[in-house]
Parts: sequence; structure tokens; C-alpha cells
Amino acid sequence: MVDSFFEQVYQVVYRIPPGKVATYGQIARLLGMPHAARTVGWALHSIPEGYDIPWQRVVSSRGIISLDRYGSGAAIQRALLETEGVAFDESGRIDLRVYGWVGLDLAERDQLLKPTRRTDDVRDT
DNA sequence: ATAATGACTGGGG
DNA sequence: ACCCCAGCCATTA
Repeated sequence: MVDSFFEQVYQVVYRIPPGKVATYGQIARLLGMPHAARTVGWALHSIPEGYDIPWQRVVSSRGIISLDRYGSGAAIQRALLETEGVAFDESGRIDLRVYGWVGLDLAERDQLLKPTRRTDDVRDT
């Protein structure tokens, strides 16, 4: 099922540039499902082996890491983001006005949803 | 086909 | 600003 919702999520997340972050809801809206934010999170939780997806660049709308419910995963995600230059404030939040990914307009979205580049065919080291 | 699940979100208190 | 609650939706752990 290459055109499943999960696959579409992966394609979007794959395009988030380093040093920027997107929110679950933002991705859901891009895919035309404004209320499927939770499903986006689930998709990231279920990334198949071999996929090269920058999952760490997706955070909650409040600018915080959602993985902390899981345990230590949050520390990993934070470390990855800090390596890319994303800053966290005292309360562990990211300023979305600064690091939020806003480079996707409707025209790009159109192209994005086309099967141009599938993440499971690509292993760019 | 039904129910449960989850890395969410926005609004109200 | 923080906490809590109800709504949401694709997929099936």
C-alpha cells in the first residue's frame, strides 16, 4: 500500500529541511486531513525498517516533544534536533515562529503528493 | 464489520 | 500560562 496515509506522511516528513520542525497537525492539514494529527503520530511510530525519515523534525503544536510519554525517546529526539541547530527554551519548548517549517505552499504540496520520489526505494546513506 | 489505539489539538476553566 | 476533556481518524502493535 504505497499510497496509504502513512506513506503520504513519510513523503511529507522526508521533505522537512534540517534545522526546521513541523507539527503533527500541520502535516495532517497538508494531506487534507486536518483532524488526523494523531494518525500522523502513529505513522511516525510505525516507520518501517529501512526507511530514512527525519522523524525527529515533527513535534506537537505547542512546540514540545511528544515522545516524553514514551520515556527516554524524548532525549534522543532533542539531541538530534539540537545537532541540527534547533534551540529549546528552559521549559523544553521550541519556538515555532523561528524553527517552524513554513516553506511549503500549495503548489509544492501538489507536487509533493505525486509519486515522484518514494522513500522506500531510496537508501541515500 | 466492530472496537481499541495513539509521537494530537483546540477550547474552556 | 497550565491542566483537563472531548473530538478526530487511519490502521490494526
